[in-house]
Amino acid sequence: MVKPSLLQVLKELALLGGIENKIEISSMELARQIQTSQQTASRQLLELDAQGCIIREMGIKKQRIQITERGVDQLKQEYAAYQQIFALPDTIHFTGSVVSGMGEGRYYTEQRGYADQFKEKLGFVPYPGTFNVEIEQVEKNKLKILRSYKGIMIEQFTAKHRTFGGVQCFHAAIEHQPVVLVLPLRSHYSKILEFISPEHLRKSLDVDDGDAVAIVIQL
Amino acid sequence: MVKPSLLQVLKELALLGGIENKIEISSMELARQIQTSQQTASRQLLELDAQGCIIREMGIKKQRIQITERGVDQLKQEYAAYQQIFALPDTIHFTGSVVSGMGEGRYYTEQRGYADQFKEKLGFVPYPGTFNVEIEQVEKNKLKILRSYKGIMIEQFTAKHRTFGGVQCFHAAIEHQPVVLVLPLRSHYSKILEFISPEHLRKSLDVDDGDAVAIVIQL
DNA sequence: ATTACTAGGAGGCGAGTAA
DNA sequence: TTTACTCGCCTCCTAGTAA
Repeated sequence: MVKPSLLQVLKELALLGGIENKIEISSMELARQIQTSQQTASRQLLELDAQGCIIREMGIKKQRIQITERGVDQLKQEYAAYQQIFALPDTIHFTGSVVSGMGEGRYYTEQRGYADQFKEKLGFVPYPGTFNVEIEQVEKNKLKILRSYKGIMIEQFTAKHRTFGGVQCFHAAIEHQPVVLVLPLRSHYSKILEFISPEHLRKSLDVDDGDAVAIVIQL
Repeated sequence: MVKPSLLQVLKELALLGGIENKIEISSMELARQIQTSQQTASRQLLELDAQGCIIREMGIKKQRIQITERGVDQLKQEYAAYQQIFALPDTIHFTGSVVSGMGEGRYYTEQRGYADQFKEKLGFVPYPGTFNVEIEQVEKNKLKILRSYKGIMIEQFTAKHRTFGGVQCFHAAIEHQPVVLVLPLRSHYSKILEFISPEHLRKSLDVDDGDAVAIVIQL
């Protein structure tokens, strides 16, 4: 990973057209652009060169610099991060590890009140039980964003003298396999994400407790 | 201006949803995200706070962080730079200072062969002479990009036993006043940009030699 | 648990200068 | 003119630890 200050230099070179063309720029000129000394500019060019982010043709008067594919990749990665921030994304990504629930998932998914709505609004009756993934503490912040979206609403209902709460659902993918995220409207602030699917996910994903999985939520 | 490493931290907070929400994150968790020590994470949060880029609610257990408007502005600025790089822009920006030509501009603009084509392809006959702006050495790199676009082509012609070369034209603006950039196909690599306009630009812009002007070229 | 201070050390910076 | 080395300085980092 290239360090932030070098990325700034690379960005400056890209703004001057260094992705498409070889650009002519002396270390002194570059120093002015990035508000530093000629020595630092020179050293940073050497570092970028050493890391394979740029190639240089050293002329007798001026050097000609072009950004390499690797350099462009670094910039694209940064651009992608900013797109996630500002280009209101249609997906939210999590990573987490598979955990076992305590069997309550099965109790809930088998309630007719839920199962009938799943069939109607999602198009399938879930395999009994939920597939549980524990996320990092920091990623709980993203859950707040998720809750601000409507998703697919499963209404609350009453059965056996108790009330079963409403549920927010989102189409999602775990390791590219389509699933549905189930977010109870109550019991906020859990670190466990619960998923349902027509299939037995533990088997079809071939995972076990502790395995890391990549999750993409569709908004 | 906030330093690059702090911007990285701000970006990370934004990715966790810190623009919309107050996010809960300990300095230790942040340290893991940005691959540094708890102490550095803590210090960087203090710096971002001091610079007014974030506000913090210090709880007894965890702090709650939200990015301020100023913080968002910093990120947007960075995003804009990357858009310039990757989202193939429809404008190119220059800054330069007004200079006097040596009167040759007048000789050329008054040639019928040029004037007729200007009238036909640009819709006006230029005020005699060209308005000249000298750009920085580094910005000459952007000229290469410009030359790769077609622009509006003024064809070469022969008169008085000599050939007058073809010219590439671009709609542009100097300090928001519409003008046309004239780029001779020969005589590359000049630091002087020549502009024409139906008006007397020196007068209507109220500028003199040495004055700095901002230029936007329309591609 | 937290956050954040202090102290000491690593590394980045620019002045001077060689090639 | 260039680029880029050495060297001294100073910032920034992390470990230890207080609150």
